[in-house]
Amino acid sequence: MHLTKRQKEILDFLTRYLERKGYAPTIEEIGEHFHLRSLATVHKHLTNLQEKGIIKRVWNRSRALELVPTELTVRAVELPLLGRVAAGTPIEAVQGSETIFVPEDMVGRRETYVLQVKGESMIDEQIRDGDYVIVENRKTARDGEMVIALLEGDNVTLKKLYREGGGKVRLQPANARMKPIFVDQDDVRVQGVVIGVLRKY
Amino acid sequence: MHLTKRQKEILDFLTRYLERKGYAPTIEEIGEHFHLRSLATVHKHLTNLQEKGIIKRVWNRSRALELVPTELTVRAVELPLLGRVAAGTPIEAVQGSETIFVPEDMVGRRETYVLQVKGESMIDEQIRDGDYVIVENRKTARDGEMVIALLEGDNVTLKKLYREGGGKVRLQPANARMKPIFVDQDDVRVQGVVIGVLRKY
DNA sequence: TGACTTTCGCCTACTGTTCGCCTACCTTGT
DNA sequence: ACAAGGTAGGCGAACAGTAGGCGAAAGTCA
Repeated sequence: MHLTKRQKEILDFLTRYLERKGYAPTIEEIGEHFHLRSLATVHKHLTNLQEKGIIKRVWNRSRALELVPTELTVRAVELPLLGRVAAGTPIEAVQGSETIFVPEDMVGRRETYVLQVKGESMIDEQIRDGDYVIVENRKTARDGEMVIALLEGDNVTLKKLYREGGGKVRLQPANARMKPIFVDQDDVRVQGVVIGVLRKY
Repeated sequence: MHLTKRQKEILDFLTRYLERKGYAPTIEEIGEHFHLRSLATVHKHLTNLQEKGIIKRVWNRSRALELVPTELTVRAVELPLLGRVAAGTPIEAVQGSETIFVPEDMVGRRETYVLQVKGESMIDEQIRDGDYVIVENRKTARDGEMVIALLEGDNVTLKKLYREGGGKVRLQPANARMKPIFVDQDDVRVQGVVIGVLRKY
């Protein structure tokens, strides 16, 4: 993008100004900041930046200047935050339609959604209370995968799934203080498989 | 969205009013707040804001004014994966220029990058080997924040930082089997602060 | 009817645009 | 090595359009 030194300085100033104030500076304010005595100079700089595609302007409008998002924006996908899940209690629906943004490359090809984890049931898998798990809507899981499992009734839980002999499966919480559940293969339905975790501090 | 100074002020007022009261102010109330003696002035401002797509109005209806929700198209940002970090060893540079996509709302205003965690040193904070930490480039940290700390030499580590008395700081690994390091405030430089975690299965 | 919103005309201060002219530096062909 | 041309950076002044403001009157809605 070969900016010149001066152009970079001006761009930095614009960025800071916009962040702090929420609106763009006037030509004069820019000139003042750089001790330029002619507005024409500033105007030329802005024109150059615009030609390089760094900023956008509307003709002859006051403070009509905005930064073109420079980041290489490969889309993030907006996934629905369907609810909160714990071990042993039904999914608690989230009011309204909250969403969470997830980097595109963390999402599989299938339908995907997000659940917020409640409680410490997956603590030994380094998933803590409040973390977001990214869930791919799948009906089958491989041995050892972390799944959203639906037991009889409304009993929905987040567990690791292991196949035992004789058509049995073991639903294993990742918390030493919690016991695994053994059930018939036919009594459990896999709702989805966890493919990622997201935490915000 | 190129607002002018005045327009931003008015928009801020509208936002606050709506939040606090749950309904929009009248033209006169807005004018009063800004000590404007003519309703026409306020009206013109609102018209300008409407033309810029910031607010929506219903014609000739009392207090019929609402804010247009800001763009829902939050993008993902591509952040550089600078290297791998463990407890006690220098950051291991990643060959080439790998990048990681991170939801935009997880990124602060400052320069931000990503490091992959090596080892179990933060296991008690539910950060495991292979996780990606999102790091904001900051030179100062608050008590208890997780930081990338540079000790003398090339010793770069990921630790939680606590201030002790007498200009000392404690660098605390989140692993019961590892011991904290006590050093002079002057012997440690904060390189960045962890603001998020990402895991891919 | 009362509480609001719209509209009209008019004004000023602020801001953006343009033109001509100048210097310094970098690149390129000779 | 040198001259030529192009571009970045800069100056100042004339000009033009927008934003922001006033007051009064007319129009709407519940």
